[in-house]
Amino acid sequence: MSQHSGSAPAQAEERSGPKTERGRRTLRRLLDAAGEEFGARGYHETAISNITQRAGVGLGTFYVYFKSKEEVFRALVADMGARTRHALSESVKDAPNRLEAERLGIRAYLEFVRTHKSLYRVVMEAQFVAPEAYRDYYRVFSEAYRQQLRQAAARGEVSSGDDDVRVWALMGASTFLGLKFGVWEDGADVGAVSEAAADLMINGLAPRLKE
Amino acid sequence: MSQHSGSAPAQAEERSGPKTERGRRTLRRLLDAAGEEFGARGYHETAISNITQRAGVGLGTFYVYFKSKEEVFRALVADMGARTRHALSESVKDAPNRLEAERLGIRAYLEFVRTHKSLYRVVMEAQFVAPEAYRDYYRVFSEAYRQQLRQAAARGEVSSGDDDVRVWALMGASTFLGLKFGVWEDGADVGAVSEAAADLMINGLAPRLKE
DNA sequence: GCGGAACCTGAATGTTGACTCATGTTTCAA
DNA sequence: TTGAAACATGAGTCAACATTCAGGTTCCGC
Repeated sequence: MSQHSGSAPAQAEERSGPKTERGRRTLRRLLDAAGEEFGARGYHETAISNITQRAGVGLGTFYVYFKSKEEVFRALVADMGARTRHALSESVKDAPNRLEAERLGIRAYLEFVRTHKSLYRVVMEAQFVAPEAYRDYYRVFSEAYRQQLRQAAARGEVSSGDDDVRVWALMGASTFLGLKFGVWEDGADVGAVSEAAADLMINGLAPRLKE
Repeated sequence: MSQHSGSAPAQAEERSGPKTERGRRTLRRLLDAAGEEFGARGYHETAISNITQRAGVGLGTFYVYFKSKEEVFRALVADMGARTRHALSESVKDAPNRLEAERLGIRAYLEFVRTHKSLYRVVMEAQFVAPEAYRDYYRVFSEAYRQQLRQAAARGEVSSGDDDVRVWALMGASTFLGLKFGVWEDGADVGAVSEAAADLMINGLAPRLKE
């Protein structure tokens, strides 16, 4: 919601960011280190000292940039949301119609998850660590998605239905596929998985009519 | 996986359960209390003393029945798995075909989530607290589900496709719908939601042919 | 080459909470 | 009735951090 759903950095609730180049560099290193540590060990298993060590700064430095452990975490979730939205809208922007956009979207999503495993885990864990941030993440997504579906239905590109329900079902499908084939089985063929998934989303389970 | 995927109680890795009636009663109270506390506050916010207080027993008693905090948690996940499977197979057992079974299943699932919110949260948090238990939960589900789809495809009741992908997409859809309409918006009309969801799963997004 | 703003530091503090254990109490078979 | 197995207890132990703070260091305009 609110202010900075803009683009990339998202150092969030920081009192008006670093003033110098040195400061910006340190902030970036802390954010990166936090993403990797939280992603690898999880929120509760990660100590601030793990983050500062990985970032190569002193323990106290962390609190120059963040008010608390939870604050970095929230900043990371917001950052991940912005990045995911960006990757998806890029991948879909040339789609000739909505069904094709679904195809492209699911594929891009799987690839994105695979190349951002750590941050993906952070987002999922946010459900328990920062529920507000988690709900925002999906709320923003679902609102954009729902609007796409509504417009596509008006154009006759998709059937009409309860878009709120559809959007959540589709987000859930993508999320689980991301977990299973993007994180757990990262050797799986992304192309094949996304084709199969898109086919299900577009045509459903019903047997094909013989024409 | 392993041993006790049997039926209901699942006091799990306990050294050969309680011997007396008194003991069984205490164990049950501890499990129930743990489910409620973990469900309400989450794993890390819940102290063993919260559980024992709710159960009305002394702190030390907890360790008569469980080796650790994590062990109760795992027992609860396993218990929830067994109960969910039971509820679903019951709801679906009279379905005339697979598409109808999908309809009934999604509805039963939403209702089950709504009446077991606490344990539902426990299962989701298991992804971070007891990853092994979480994967088992979905692995068992997906294997049964996949077999159902395969058999239904052989009967011509559903189209054929990559069942591994389909199953995970469908489980993801149900899970998200459970979260959104079962936990977050527990006032929503379950009947309407499950109809819309089943329609999407069965027919997909593609526009209906005019016949 | 000074003064202060921005930045950096890590030892010390304080809290929290899982788990232990020495000591009871209850149950019940013999 | 008795002894021991099963069960119950909660004060005390102990390690693990998150966060603070008092005192540096670096940078830069003047």
